[in-house]
Amino acid sequence: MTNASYGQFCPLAMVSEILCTRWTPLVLRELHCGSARFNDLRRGVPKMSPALLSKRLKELVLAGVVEVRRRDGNPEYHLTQAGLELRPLVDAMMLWGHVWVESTVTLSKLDPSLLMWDIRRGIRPDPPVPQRRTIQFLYPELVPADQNWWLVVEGAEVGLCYVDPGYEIDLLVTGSLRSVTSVWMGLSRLSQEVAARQVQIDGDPALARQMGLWLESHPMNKVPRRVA
Amino acid sequence: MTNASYGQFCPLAMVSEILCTRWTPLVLRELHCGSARFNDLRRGVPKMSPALLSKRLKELVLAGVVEVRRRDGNPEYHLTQAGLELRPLVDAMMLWGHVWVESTVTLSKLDPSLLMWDIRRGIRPDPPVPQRRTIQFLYPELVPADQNWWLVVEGAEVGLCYVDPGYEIDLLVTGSLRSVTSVWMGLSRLSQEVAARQVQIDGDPALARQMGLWLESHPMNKVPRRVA
DNA sequence: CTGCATCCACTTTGATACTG
DNA sequence: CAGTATCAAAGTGGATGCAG
Repeated sequence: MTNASYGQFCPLAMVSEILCTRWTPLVLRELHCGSARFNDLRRGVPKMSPALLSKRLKELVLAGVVEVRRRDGNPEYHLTQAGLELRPLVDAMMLWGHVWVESTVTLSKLDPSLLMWDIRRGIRPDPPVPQRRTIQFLYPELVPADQNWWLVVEGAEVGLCYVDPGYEIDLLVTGSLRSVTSVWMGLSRLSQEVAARQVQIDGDPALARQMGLWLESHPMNKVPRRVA
Repeated sequence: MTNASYGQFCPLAMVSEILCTRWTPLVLRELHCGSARFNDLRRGVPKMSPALLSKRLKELVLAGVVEVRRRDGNPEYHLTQAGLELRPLVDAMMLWGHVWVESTVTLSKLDPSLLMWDIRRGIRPDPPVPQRRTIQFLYPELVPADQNWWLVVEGAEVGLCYVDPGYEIDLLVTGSLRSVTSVWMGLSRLSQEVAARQVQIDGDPALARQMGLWLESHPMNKVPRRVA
């Protein structure tokens, strides 16, 4: 259950025992992003087995980083104060990755469900949209089950559907998964991708402009990269 | 050889693949502290098998964090620019550990060779000592092989011996391993330990004062802790 | 559905010894 | 000094099952 110790009094060793096991940083990212339910956490780490996620959560509770709260009878996993203060660490890791990991590596790990899930919780409609807007993403190259995604924006809330919610479509974003991921990760500009005909945007021009701002609003976008 | 991928385009996932494997953060700490030779690195992670250290170094080279330079025919491991810029990350981890890991846990992982090695490279004789001074550490509670250590300070250089160098002893520090570790880690003050008769200092009073300052000079010392 | 527990094949690590 | 070699032990991933 508990990880093997390094047997060193150095604080770094103890932190490494807690954080540096497989999947743990990604679970922490999900917690920092606000996921609290077991299956919400799973959506952020879909390739992690539920058994291992369960084990990791228990380890984090034991380490004092996470606490379990009951809500409607179901457990929710929340960061403690100690866990919240891991934020600079997670941010520093993400920043280093953004600056130093080659974009070819990033773009070799595409995943539409992860991308859409990340966009859903990453975009902040500001100003809030006064009435409900539905934006469809279409990835023609993918297998049918992964082709269509719908973002439903209302106020400052954003919902994600992987089946047609039946609402009228206000904006249609058609493109390659690679290009949309690239824009979202700050590796290219949306205007570039549109000019290169890798992405096409149809529908309400005002909403299209807003959508462009949201897609490029990823916090890493302003930090210059240092590798190809 | 290369670690399993998380299959996520998130930079955090890629960084975790590089950094969050067993022992890797401690190896990075050693590199940041200035060790470059294989056997110097080993001294900082004595419980890591040489095979695994060798493997980790190769992984870090592959990740672009470390480069190998030949010197006198022998390989030396140096951080690249990307590796140097991991410093904030290592520091943030160490800081979090200092603030949030219980001191009982820290003080349950005592190791004299690690402590003396850490002191040796952590203290900065400032102002430099004009002529050679020898400080003996004595841990009466330990097995004979671990009882005696000698710090030899000259100028700004500090050397560590685990056999008697034969020089005249200018200062003798006698105490429990726990107490000296505690002072070095900033968990207690040297004056407290002396008052509690856990540590005894004999010899040149001026050097004793300097030694006290060095021992309490650990960078974490000023940051308040948040747990018992 | 949510939140695991169990079983099994596979991979990584630890301990120890040994080599150029 | 700078690593390899070997083998047992522990950790991980994937599939499946199951209770609330």
